[in-house]
Amino acid sequence: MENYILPINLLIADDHQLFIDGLTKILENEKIIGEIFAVNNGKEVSETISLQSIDCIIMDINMPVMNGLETTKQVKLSNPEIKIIVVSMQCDVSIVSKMLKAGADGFINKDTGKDELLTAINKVMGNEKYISPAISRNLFSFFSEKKNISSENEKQLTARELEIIKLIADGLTNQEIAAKLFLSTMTVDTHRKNMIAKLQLKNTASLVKYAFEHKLL
Amino acid sequence: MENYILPINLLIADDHQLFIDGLTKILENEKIIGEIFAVNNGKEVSETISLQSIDCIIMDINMPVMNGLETTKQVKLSNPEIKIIVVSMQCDVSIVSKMLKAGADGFINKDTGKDELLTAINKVMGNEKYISPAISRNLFSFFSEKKNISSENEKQLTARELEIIKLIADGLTNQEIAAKLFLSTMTVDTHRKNMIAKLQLKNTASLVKYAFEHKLL
DNA sequence: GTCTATATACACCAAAACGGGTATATAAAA
DNA sequence: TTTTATATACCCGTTTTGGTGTATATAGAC
Repeated sequence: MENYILPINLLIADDHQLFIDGLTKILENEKIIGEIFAVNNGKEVSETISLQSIDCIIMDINMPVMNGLETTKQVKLSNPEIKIIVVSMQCDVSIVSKMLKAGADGFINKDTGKDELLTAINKVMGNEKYISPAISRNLFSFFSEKKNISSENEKQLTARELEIIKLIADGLTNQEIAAKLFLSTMTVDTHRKNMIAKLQLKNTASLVKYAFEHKLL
Repeated sequence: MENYILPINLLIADDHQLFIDGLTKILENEKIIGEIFAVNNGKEVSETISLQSIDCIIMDINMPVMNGLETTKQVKLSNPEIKIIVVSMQCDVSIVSKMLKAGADGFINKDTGKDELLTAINKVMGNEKYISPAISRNLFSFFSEKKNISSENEKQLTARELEIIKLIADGLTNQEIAAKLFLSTMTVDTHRKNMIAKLQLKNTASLVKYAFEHKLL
């Protein structure tokens, strides 16, 4: 069954020390687990994998310095053989799909227990993907709902538009934004109108609300 | 030193099973710790403390069914002798102060490690309060900043104003809101202007942002 | 009984946003 | 090479908003 080399050297990347301590305690007596390393942010992940022989990373999404998404992308670029299991509290479908696109091999919820974690480690080390049943249920209902196709081809704003919506939310007028970005007032106004149009909103107020709901700020 | 009865019976309330498993592993071999119980939401806390002899609760803030704040209030009302240590990721000063007002005895960050957790347990069982140094630093800088006095006497919006800001965020104009609430357009406009003035904002866009940041929507 | 907060309504003028266009340059994609 | 996406800029007329006030009725607090 297990065609991978034992024991597995683990790296835990999480900014919550208590979580690391707990996870280490849970896993340290498991036969299949070898050494366990731990870091508190994404930047330290790169450093650790260049120094140690890591087989699998247990990764949190929300970390300071460099978040789980960026870190996953980088690791998979430099060391695609290293398996990555994402452990998260947020299980919005959009996050899950982003992480999987970035190259994650597994995705489990912090709600799940020890046994599922070990299952996940086994699966990904055997080159399979593993997603918590709770999450895959969500994924299923997500893809079966026609409405949410719109969140898939997520009408996204361009870099310039993002820059401008942030300033709008801060209460700046077109004029003030134009001055700040060395643009014509009319250009800023055009960007604003384009955003309102493409997102099918009514006015600036609802645009700010949209930005918040989609975490663009 | 320890004038409380040993061992200490603990109850862990957290919706993340992995966190519970980890914490249990960390604490189960500590001499001062007796039995360790665990529940996944606030409602189960009340049930457990009525059935078991619990000395100290380690409580998460974000839980389904009943959150940590409500649960803390209820426990302190029915069983004030039970010590409560809040373990949270969010350490906004406003949350910390709310929890302390609700009767929490300790407040530590999930960033902190095992040793600090044990220190906290010892302190609260000795009838002292314990707050993570990292958090108390925040508290200090918070109270030393004059500006933030405003968040204390939190300029709050009236019921009517809240009703109106919600509709504004939905993209309705003064006219539309007036029609909806059977008011004069001018009244709605006055409310909007009052909000912008009392919160020291610039315009409607920044008002919507404010509403989001203060979870008014 | 006075003070204060709240909800309501109005006036006037200036500034900003909105709706619905057009248009050009550039770079990337098909 | 043609199409598409993006960033830029402009026009015009209408609607909304912002700034600065005033004013009345009502309910609680002091």
